[in-house]
Amino acid sequence: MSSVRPNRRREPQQDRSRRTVERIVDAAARVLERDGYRAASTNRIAAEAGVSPGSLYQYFGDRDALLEAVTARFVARFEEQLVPALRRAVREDQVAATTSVIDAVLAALEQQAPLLRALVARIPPERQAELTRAIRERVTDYVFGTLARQHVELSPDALDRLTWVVVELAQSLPLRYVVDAPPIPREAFVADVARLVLAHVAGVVADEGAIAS
Amino acid sequence: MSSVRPNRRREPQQDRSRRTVERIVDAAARVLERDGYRAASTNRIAAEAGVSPGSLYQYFGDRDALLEAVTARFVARFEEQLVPALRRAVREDQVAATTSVIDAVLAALEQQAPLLRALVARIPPERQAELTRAIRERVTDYVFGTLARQHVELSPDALDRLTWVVVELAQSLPLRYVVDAPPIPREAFVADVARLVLAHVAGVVADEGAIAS
Amino acid sequence: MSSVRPNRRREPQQDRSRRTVERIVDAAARVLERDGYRAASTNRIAAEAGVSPGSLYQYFGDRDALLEAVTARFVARFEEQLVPALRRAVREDQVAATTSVIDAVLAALEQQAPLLRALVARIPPERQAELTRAIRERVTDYVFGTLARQHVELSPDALDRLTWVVVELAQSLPLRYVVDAPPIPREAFVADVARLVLAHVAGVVADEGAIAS
Amino acid sequence: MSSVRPNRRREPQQDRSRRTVERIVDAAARVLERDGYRAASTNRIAAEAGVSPGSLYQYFGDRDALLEAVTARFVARFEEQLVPALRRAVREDQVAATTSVIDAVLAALEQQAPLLRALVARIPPERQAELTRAIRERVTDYVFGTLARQHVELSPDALDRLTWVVVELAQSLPLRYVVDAPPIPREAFVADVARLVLAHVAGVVADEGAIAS
DNA sequence: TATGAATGAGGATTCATTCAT
DNA sequence: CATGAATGAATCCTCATTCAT
Repeated sequence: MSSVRPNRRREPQQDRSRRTVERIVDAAARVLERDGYRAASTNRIAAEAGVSPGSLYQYFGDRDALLEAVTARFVARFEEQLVPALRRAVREDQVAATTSVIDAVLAALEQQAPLLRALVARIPPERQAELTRAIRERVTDYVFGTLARQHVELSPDALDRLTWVVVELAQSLPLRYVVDAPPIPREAFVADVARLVLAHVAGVVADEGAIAS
Repeated sequence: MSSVRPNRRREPQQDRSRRTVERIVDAAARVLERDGYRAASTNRIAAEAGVSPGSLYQYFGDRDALLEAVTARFVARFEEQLVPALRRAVREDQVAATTSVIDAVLAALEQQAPLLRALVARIPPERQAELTRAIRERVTDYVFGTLARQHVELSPDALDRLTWVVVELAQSLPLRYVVDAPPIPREAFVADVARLVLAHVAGVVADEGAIAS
Repeated sequence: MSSVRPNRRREPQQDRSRRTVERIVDAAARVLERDGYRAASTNRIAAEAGVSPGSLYQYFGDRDALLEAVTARFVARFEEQLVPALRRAVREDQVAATTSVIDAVLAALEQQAPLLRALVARIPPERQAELTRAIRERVTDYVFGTLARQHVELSPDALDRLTWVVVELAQSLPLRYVVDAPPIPREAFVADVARLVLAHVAGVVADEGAIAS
Repeated sequence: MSSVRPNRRREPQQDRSRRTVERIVDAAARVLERDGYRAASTNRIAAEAGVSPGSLYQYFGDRDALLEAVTARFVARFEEQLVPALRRAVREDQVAATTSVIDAVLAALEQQAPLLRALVARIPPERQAELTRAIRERVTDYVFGTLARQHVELSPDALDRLTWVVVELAQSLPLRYVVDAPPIPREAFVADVARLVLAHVAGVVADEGAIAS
């Protein structure tokens, strides 16, 4: 939260300025979606937002800070939608919960699909790391917690490994599904990934049991 | 080869030319690895290659064509290493073959890890699509062929779906493994992914069987 | 006083206004001393003064007017300190008076040395001319008056010439002494300059006498 | 000579480029003389030189490097003219030599008077220090050498002090004379300064003698 | 009056690309 | 073919100034 270079020069104090910030971030997202990263110059974004280039720098230290703000908003909205689903899933059985979570991740990505495509497909992924990190942390916490609770018999190492793979499955596959849009029905896809996860967890648990005994 | 914008103005016909092209692509790869995408300007690459900026345009229509050449060489080297492994795998049983293929993909990525990181982590992924496409095609062909042979009972749709998931598994996970370097032993990782694939194939086949009957 | 571009939009009539003007000029001087000419933007000065950029333009027509005000205050303070010394010097003999004046000029410069350095070393000297002019006029009046009284035999031309040189001596050398801080003891420096002046006056008077006879 | 930031990006290798560099520095000097420091933007100078802004940066790392080059050329030309005069002066007697040197300094300044005025009157004197330093060093060497030879009886401290004052006299006064153009005949001015110097040297020598005995 | 958000022309600088030699 | 000087549009960013509230 407190980076070295503040990504905002000044906190907006009036209503007007809060609206301006909103307009700028909106415009940046729009330009990214429509024209791509290279074309998303500060002047272009300012024009799209209907503000002067100077205004942009009133609120964002530099171009990167602005693009970070777009990513941050994407992540915020993603979490806004995902977290309640994770909470609901806690009360379900393992199979249902797994399916729910996969579905929720997919849905949360789909909700912002155009921007996601722009971010994944166009932004040089120095930025992308940040894009994924926040999401990954959220999912990792959940998955780790769940697995730890359900499989107390697993060694810490095995648990970490299992978590990593499960998170990648629950994240990389939905992300590629949304970005690449393969000709696979949504339901089938969710079921496939859920099965994948469950089968893998079962397999690892079985192996560890075998080793332990 | 004959796209709208010609990649190359003329094919190198003399040895000297071919060597010059090689030096330029080498230089580009080196600069990308060392200094990143933003710093990889044509002038810098020309300097690194020890040629004049003018010369660069003798062989590459524009900057993108050059960077495509870097990607192309990455893919070529990847295939050079992967294809023999795929051929060898054909003669192994299902479990061994799966493990071999995963291992081969991983090894082929690791061989060019620094450049891969540069390409994945720094290139605006308009290019990345191409980077992945060629690899994916190669692996898809193999996986599809293998699955089709071994599971003639599967419907074309199921086969496509299965192929897509398996390819993603065999590709996304190793790629993330190489790029993110999680604290998981290589052997364990390969075994995990292989298990994942096998379990999933078995699951889908079983389901389809159930449906079919 | 009534230049083409009015220095101030309105004369401060209330106490509060006068205090605000004071704070702004203080802030400008502080920023100049601390951060230099380039950094002394109107916004920065306004922030330092704790007023809004808009307020600044209530009192100063433009940036230059503000910087002129800083210079003017420097000169005013310089004079405040110099004039009493000049008055006192009138009652001393020639040698003592010369030394006193040199010493007074030096002291008056030293009192505001940091700001002086900022003004001399940082302000684009369109402004510098003004900085020097006021001081020079004051000293010139005094020197001219003194010399005219003591050497009625000098021709007007000789008097002008002598005055110019003496003023330069009494001003350029102390200024360079304060700005460059050479490794010369203050006392010695004052004595040197005084001797310089006296010797020169004596020399010119002697020459003129020779010519006249 | 070898500063941290190279003031030239690349040394010109062809005749054409040497001419371009020349044109750029010429243009910069012209713009400085005509329009002042503030107006001397890189784009303006490039336009005046009839080259593209890019060309300017082929030879000068940044704006300051270019302005330094202007100053450097001023100093070089100044020295070109001054050094022979200093050499000639060595063979003259003390009075003639002093007059010659003052005259030479003045002449060397006058030769580039418009640019000098621009540099002194317009450039923020961070740069000015450099302008003066080179000249001062040259003159200091000469003066120190001469005084040391002629007055072996002086203590090192006295010699340093004397040198500083004499150099300031031989430099500050001519500089102000050229910049301010006071209504004093050139001959008279040179004679005055020479007298000033000689009288001061004699005075200090006498004093030191008195102290020593 | 005071505020602070907004302005926008202008600045320094870069870099893909061209072209005379 | 190769060179490297030259190009110039475009980029990010600043800051003196204005103006609605």
